[in-house]
Amino acid sequence: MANNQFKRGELYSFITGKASTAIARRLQKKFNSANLNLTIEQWSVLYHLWKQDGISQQELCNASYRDKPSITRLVDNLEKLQLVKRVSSESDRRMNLIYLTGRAQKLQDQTMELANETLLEALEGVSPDRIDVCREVLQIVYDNLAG
Amino acid sequence: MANNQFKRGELYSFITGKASTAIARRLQKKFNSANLNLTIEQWSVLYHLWKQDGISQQELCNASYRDKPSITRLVDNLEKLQLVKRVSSESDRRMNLIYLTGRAQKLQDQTMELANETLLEALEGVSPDRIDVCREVLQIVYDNLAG
DNA sequence: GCCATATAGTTGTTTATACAACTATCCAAA
DNA sequence: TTTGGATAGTTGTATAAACAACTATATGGC
Repeated sequence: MANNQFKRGELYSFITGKASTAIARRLQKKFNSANLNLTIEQWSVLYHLWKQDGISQQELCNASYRDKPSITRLVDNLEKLQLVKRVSSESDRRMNLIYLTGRAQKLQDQTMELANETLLEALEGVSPDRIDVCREVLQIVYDNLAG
Repeated sequence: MANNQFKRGELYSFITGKASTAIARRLQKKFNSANLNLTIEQWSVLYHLWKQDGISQQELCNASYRDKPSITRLVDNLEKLQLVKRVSSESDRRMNLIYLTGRAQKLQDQTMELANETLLEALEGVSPDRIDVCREVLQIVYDNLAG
């Protein structure tokens, strides 16, 4: 049993996610410096739409691991910023399909470049195989808890 | 340059911190099931006070990587829950020293046990040396960005 | 067709974070 | 001893997340 106990600091770091918080803040600062007027959360929604445009809010929930009210309000704010449009589905009128505007399409390259830059800074001095291990462990953690 | 490009999914996972979010949610659910009426953020403040009681709000900021308004409001809420008390410092009247109440002291064992349990579930199937690599990488990331 | 149930999305409330602007106190240099 | 800058904390405002309660639409059994 004692073998299964985590050290305090270790435990705290994993739970509070200091590293990913730091990454997100760094990226947010880059967005702000570039006057993008975009939050990381808004970016993370656009991210899924860049992969596939015109998906429903429910699909955005699943993809971004957020609940429905969170997506409702993120889409509200993205609409205010004229980055997306809600289009009621013809086949199922309960659904809103979310489409990128031209403005949002133009943001993709610049923001992905800043995201890449941020990760390079974050992972400086870490060998590729250690990055791989870390990524795999985090994926397992996610899979262990997602169910 | 192409060598330095991250894959999209990898990039997204690191930035959005899916794993640590999932851990925090699982722990929150355990708190709720145990009727602890305590948020993870509140717990993370108590965590530092369990290590050292009677520190200032500024020290809580440094320890928990939050800004001053965040700590002000977390301490507000912890005071409402009668888990901490603000005591004005005698030596420097600008400072509030934050002290745990008896109620908060009693929460330590139970919540740390739940946190341990959560991490065991999260890291199930991951070998100790891979956990170590992951932890070290995340520490480097934090150090790279904290400055 | 009718109704129970499921699904998609919205709204209300509480808690938390980021940033800017503010007050109060301390300290050190003139 | 005064004054100006630094430090500790608070308040206002915007964005976001979790949870519960709600509306609207779809669907499958009868």
